[in-house]
Amino acid sequence: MDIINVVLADDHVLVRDGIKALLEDQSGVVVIDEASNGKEALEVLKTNKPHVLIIDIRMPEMNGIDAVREVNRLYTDVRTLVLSMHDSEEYVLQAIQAGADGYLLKGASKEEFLKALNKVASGGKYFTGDVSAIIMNNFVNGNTNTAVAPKVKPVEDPFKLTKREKQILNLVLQLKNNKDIADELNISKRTAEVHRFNLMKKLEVKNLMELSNKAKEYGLE
Amino acid sequence: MDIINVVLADDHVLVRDGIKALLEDQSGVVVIDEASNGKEALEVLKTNKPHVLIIDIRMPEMNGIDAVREVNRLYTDVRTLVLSMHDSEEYVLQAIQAGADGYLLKGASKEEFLKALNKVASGGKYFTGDVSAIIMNNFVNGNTNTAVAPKVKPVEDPFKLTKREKQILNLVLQLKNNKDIADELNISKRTAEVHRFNLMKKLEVKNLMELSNKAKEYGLE
DNA sequence: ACAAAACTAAGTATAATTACTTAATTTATA
DNA sequence: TATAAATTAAGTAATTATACTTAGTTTTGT
Repeated sequence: MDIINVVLADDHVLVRDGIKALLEDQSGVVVIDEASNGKEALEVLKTNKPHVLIIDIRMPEMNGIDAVREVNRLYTDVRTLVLSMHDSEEYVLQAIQAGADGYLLKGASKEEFLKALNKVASGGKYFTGDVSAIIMNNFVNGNTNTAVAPKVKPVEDPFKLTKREKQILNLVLQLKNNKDIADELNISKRTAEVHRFNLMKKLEVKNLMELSNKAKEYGLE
Repeated sequence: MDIINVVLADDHVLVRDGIKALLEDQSGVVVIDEASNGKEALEVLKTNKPHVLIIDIRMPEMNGIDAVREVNRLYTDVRTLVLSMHDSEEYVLQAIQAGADGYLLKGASKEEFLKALNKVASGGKYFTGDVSAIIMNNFVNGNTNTAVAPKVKPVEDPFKLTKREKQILNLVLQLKNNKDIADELNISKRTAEVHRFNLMKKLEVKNLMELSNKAKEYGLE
């Protein structure tokens, strides 16, 4: 491949600018456009198709994993490289299931980053060392670090939370109590309680701490 | 000033590499060393004195604010530019009180970043727009965006929490309930309740959400 | 238009937290 | 070594949350 065109999606301009500088330092890589969240990334891709979309997981509006899923559904010729602060098992698996071609921690070095980008751009897969173990444990059958796409089963929304439940979840995670949540949504306290109860049941957690952890793990914020 | 020497402290290599690439793209800036937390930064400064230390707030081992305080105590000729994800009032104030010469959000643009760096390197102060308002509200007397150091009062512990209370606070903020806290500290549940109660009273909050906010505001984590 | 899913909210019992007070020990510090 | 401060923990009453179930009303998909 001659020149790699990339679109960068990260909600921090400075991080974006930094990575951009880092990439364009290498002749052969051009950042053709940027986005500050998943939704914006999808907008950008409508008109600007890069070889690789480099995308952060945690972003407002739409997270990176959901965006990757969409990108894979809409554009089979755009590769995706997920950047993350987290090496949590669930993020990794979700990213792979969403169809990511690479998964890299922000703790990675410039060299590793460029290696990953090249690999992904040329149709390969790249997952950081720490991540490989996780994958191995979960897909005994699949070869990951090769050019063969893992493209695992169609991906289901892990918990099937309803819209209202997601709303409640957000408020709960802001540590609001049922009374306040009820007031904010103009529903009865009892209704808020029910939603909260169903939520906890669906996520299989039994207290706020577990709920908070699970929500973080799965990017349910 | 001819060449600006900087030391970069951020726990994410990729972010560091990015900012480095971004900076060194500009002739006139040289990253002479790096660190991945506050402690490391101080180690580095022992042998390598830059004009400016660019430092993230949230880092393991030692956070950026504590590091800045130390740097100001030890080396009067090293300027500090704090980078942060957060524009929370208290972080800003803490940073200033610690003696930071600049405070920049990671959402800033490359241009703003370079402007800030230049200003700080040449003995000035730089605080992002959003941040300036906060400062104005808190130091009516002080001129902030000038070369005069604000160096405000020595910083007092606002709430006089006891050691045990701080411990409990941390566990509460991890969303643990009194039972679990009690088990963890080998005290009775009733004792945990009392500490929690006194804590809430001292901080003048009436629920978890307010507690969490106040704790964040005052860096009580 | 019809069924399924989602949203609403009541009831009930048990558990936990809140908001205190009192008071016995243990630990700092003047 | 007093004396204050901190830690421990029990008691009590009121409030709130948890863990359900049942059930009526809306919304949504086909």
